[in-house]
Amino acid sequence: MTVRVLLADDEHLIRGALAALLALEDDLVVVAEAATGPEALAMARAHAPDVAVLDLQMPGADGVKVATSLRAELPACKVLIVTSHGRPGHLKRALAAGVRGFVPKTVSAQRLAELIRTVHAGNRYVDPELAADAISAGDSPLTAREAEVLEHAADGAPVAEIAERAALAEGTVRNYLSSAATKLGAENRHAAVRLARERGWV
Amino acid sequence: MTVRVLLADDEHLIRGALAALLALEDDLVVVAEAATGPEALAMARAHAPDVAVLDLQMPGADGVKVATSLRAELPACKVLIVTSHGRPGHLKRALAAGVRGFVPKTVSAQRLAELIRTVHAGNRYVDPELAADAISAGDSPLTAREAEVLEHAADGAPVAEIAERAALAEGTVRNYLSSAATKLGAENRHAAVRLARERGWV
DNA sequence: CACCGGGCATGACAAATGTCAGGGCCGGGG
DNA sequence: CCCCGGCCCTGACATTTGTCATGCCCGGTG
Repeated sequence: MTVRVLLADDEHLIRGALAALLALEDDLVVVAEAATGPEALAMARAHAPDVAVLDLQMPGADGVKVATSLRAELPACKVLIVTSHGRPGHLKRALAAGVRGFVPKTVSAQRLAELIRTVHAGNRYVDPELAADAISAGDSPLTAREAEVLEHAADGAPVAEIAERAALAEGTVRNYLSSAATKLGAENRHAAVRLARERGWV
Repeated sequence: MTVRVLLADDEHLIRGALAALLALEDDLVVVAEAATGPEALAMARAHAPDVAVLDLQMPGADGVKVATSLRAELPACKVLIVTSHGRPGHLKRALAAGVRGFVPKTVSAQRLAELIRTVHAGNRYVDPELAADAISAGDSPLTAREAEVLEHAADGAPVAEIAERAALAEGTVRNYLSSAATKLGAENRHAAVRLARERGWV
């Protein structure tokens, strides 16, 4: 009755250390490791693990995107996400993607092992503190277009460029940017981008 | 002839895993752990380790600041910095602070153990890739005022506010912002802030 | 000394950005 | 059915931001 685990994290140091620690548990076995989103997906297809432990931020595709694909291809594989910087919005999106567990990297390895068993048993677990943050932060007040335009504005692009990419008039883009900034209580669109990112709304 | 090591990283999961792996090495012993900059300093004072392994980004004070203090108080303690996201400027500042080693978290635990011995022996080591980045990125082309103004602009503040904080006319502020953006090859000041941050120049 | 060259600083002008008033569309109540 | 509210979209106008020409001061060079 061993649990087959896939480990995905771009930091080799951490991934290796984690693998070693989990190997100490009698009932857990790490069957595959990955350093990027696509790699994690490929490994999952090849090894069909019982539980996938994914880092939230990886090159290629983030943990939530991988979880979404996994949900479709390997419904039996439970997903547990670990993250360094807990953004409220990410938690919400992760749960929507069918993730079974969501914890910060501040937990101990012992606790992580327990949680792997927990999600494997079919239960859910989210870190209480992150959950509290997510609830107090509430839902994103942004409409679909506002969020879309904000995303395009993320790297400091001029309005003309955003307008072209979104196929909108410049005036319209300015409007969405402005209303988004107002809703977030930001002085201008750049501060708005920062805030939205922090809350995980983009 | 055992090496006494201090481990500082805000992520408990990683710190614990690392401690466990390093404990497997006969000649290494972890004498203290810390989760924040100030804590690392206190631990170092209390235990006088041979080598301090510091994460670059920690709450309170970053690895470079801790290294600077350590240099003054415990000159015998060698510092090895590990980081997730290697910014060229940080490497430069770290070396200026007397750090003996600088590596990304993508190295293996085995390699890390070797490096701890390397710096303990009095040698230096910096990751070749990070070194190449630092060299190709070169020195900051920004003048003192340009960097100062860029820093104030970091959180998307309007020019008027920056001008007040820097005690400059608005026109002057715009000028520094503009010349900084030009030097960095950025479209506008916000993109410039991002680039400068990436390179560790602010 | 006289003459650069570079950093620091400023105000005026042009260009980008933010704000406003308003119109079309759609779904839910009264 | 008709109205209301929310979302989507637009152009015109005011404000903010970016660019330019200009001047001062200082340290190094011929």
